[in-house]
Amino acid sequence: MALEHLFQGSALNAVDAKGRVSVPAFLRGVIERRGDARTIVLAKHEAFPCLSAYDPAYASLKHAKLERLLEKEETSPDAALEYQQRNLMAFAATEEVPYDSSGRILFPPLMRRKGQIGELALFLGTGETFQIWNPDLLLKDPRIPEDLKDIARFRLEDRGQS
Amino acid sequence: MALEHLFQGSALNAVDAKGRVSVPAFLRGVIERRGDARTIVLAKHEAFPCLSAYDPAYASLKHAKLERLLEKEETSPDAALEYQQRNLMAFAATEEVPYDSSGRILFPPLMRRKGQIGELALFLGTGETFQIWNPDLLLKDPRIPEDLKDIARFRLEDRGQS
DNA sequence: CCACTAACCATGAAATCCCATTAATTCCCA
DNA sequence: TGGGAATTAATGGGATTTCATGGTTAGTGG
Repeated sequence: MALEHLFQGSALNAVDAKGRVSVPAFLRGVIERRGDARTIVLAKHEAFPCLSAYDPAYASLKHAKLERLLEKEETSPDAALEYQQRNLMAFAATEEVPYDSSGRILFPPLMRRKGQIGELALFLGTGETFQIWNPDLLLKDPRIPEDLKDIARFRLEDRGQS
Repeated sequence: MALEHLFQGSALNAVDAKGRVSVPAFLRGVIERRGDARTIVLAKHEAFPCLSAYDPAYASLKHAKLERLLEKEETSPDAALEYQQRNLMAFAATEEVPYDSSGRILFPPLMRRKGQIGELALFLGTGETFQIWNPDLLLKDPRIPEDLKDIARFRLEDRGQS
């Protein structure tokens, strides 16, 4: 799976009182070049206290991969259960949300809580997918490289001045 | 089989005194994009104590798949029997119910009992199909990943507050 | 007639759309 | 190349629509 268009860059956007956030235009561009959806899929990140996000085309791709895996391994009861579990996590534990003509999504309360997102959402491109962070949590996490934290700090300052 | 439109997300809806339930709008959207039916097919899930559900178009697809499998595996008596069994399960042991203009189905009593659905129905998208659970049974099942149980708990809380 | 169900209204909450504002970028042409 | 002029982005607020859900009524078939 070599994706043509990759997510990159960072942005810090506000979550308003209604729970709306603008998805940065440069990420929307990638989504719309990968497929023709105006939609993002949200999931809890497996390792970090943030959200993982991608476009529906990428979700389908991932699904097809799982299917092929099942057909190969086949018929062991263990494998069947594991397949069920993975499927549940990949689809039931995610939410698909469309963005409107101005590029905003309504942050689903469930995901907002899972990602501990407050009034600010930090978007980070990571190639195949992108992440959405509560910037304070990113700054606190010891696993995050200092250079990346610098970027987060810069985004925060930048916003503070206005 | 690479389906274009996949079921994903979760919702917890009430079953009223008459046995009516709203099928979540985001699942209905997938059904209507896959075909033009306003109908769902219900079956007992093979592994979990819940119901499996999908659209009529997917039922046809599954049938075609079984047919092809039979033709491939030759006419060994075992294979033929297994085909008969699967075919029975796929069609005789299912119920097809239409949803009305407001998106509600009347829950068939047989399926309601098979899935042990009470006053609350938890809908879980799983890609090609979706599941309908009694939320309490999901929370009890040791095979369900903890992260998914968290989601079920969130949905329950969310409803409790109102 | 009676149980049951399809077909309608009704409603409050929530989501979506639409218009307006501001800031930042890009364009363009003198 | 310097500055407007035009476009794109992000965001706010209000109006509109959708959604889930409850209730009522009218068929319909046993």
